[in-house]
Amino acid sequence: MNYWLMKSEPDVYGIGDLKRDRQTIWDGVRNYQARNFLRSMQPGDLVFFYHSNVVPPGIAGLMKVVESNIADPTQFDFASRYYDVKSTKESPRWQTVCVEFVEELSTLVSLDTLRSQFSPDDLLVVRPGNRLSVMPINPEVAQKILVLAR
DNA sequence: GCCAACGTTGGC
DNA sequence: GCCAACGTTGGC
Repeated sequence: MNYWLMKSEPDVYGIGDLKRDRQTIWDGVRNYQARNFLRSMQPGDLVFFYHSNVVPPGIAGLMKVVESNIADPTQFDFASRYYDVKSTKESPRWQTVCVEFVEELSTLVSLDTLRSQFSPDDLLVVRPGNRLSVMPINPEVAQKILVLAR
């Protein structure tokens, strides 16, 4: 099993929304590095749900990949801001995953806490200026984050 | 609201 | 293929 971190602005879609929906397709990722990480996710992988662009930012919950290699439906939707005129149904450009709610943390593991525990080499999300919205977490770091979350 | 980081676009 | 201009992300 692999571990990941994915960001979302809670004003747009937060852990509370996932708790209500139980599952969601993680659509709208339009960065190739992030997409490549999405492509390598497997069912069963654990994903930290990170709340960005909010005070304080941090890890707010846990989710699990239930289905991988899904063509992001918004790339074919004219009305979507994520519509991609160059993508075709025969060879979709953007893949994503379906995730399932696992847990809403009673206490946010804040970016400040993460910075105090991990170096940018251990955890990409604490690197200053980091904008990647999907990133891998090494298992050792993931276990430590899970301890901080309890 | 500001601004640093950095990905993307487009002229050449 | 280079690189300046531009747009977006996201912390503060």
